Amino acid sequence: MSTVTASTDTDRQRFAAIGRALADPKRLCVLECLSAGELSVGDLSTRAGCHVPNMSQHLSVLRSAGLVTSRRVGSTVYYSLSDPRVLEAYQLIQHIAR
Amino acid sequence: MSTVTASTDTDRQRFAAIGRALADPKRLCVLECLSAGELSVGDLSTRAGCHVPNMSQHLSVLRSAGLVTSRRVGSTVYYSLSDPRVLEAYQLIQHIAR
DNA sequence: GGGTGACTTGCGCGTTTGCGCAACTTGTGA
DNA sequence: TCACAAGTTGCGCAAACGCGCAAGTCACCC
Repeated sequence: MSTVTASTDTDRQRFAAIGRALADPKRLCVLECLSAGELSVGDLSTRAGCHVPNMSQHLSVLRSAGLVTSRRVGSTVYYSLSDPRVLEAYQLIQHIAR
Repeated sequence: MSTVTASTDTDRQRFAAIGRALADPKRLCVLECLSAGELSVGDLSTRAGCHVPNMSQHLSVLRSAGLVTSRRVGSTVYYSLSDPRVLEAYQLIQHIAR
């Protein structure tokens, strides 16, 4: 049995921000799409089936949680996963959900 | 790089429910407390620093997400983690948050 | 400079969430 | 049976969220 290091409340608030980033189906769709490599905002919005401004807001949530990073090439912005452990966490959640 | 199996939107909705359960500092505090073993609602509420009805609602969220299970002994209800992978996921989130 | 494409940001709206509080259910013991 | 302790549930409210839409920023090309 693994015990978890006790955290301060401010720490848990940061952890909870990551939880909130994982709390929306469209944002999880983004993580799945980015598992194959970086994509532009327009690509992600079509794959998730939502409008570009909406996707931009979702990406803002993911970025401020530190799950994705952005890279600008000309006028298009490419997003990618910032850490392979993000996928590990998502896969764990998938298994827990059975 | 590990790819993630594409999910249906209903699947992602179930996964997002787990994300929402992990999206609150008090609920993360509950997971930390339960990592050492089962605890009653009253114990959890004092450790998390909130009132009993509030804790009961948080536990309801965790239970409907499948992260904890309850066991009743007399009039007190003991909660425990339903799956060790819940702690793994939480630890991954902690590491991602650095 | 003007126009266009790719994002981002601000606003308003309806829904959801977290909370305190009161009321209700259930088990225990005198 | 009565009182009390332990949880749960319902209600109302303030805050946060997801969304569509319009407007703004920035890079590129004629």
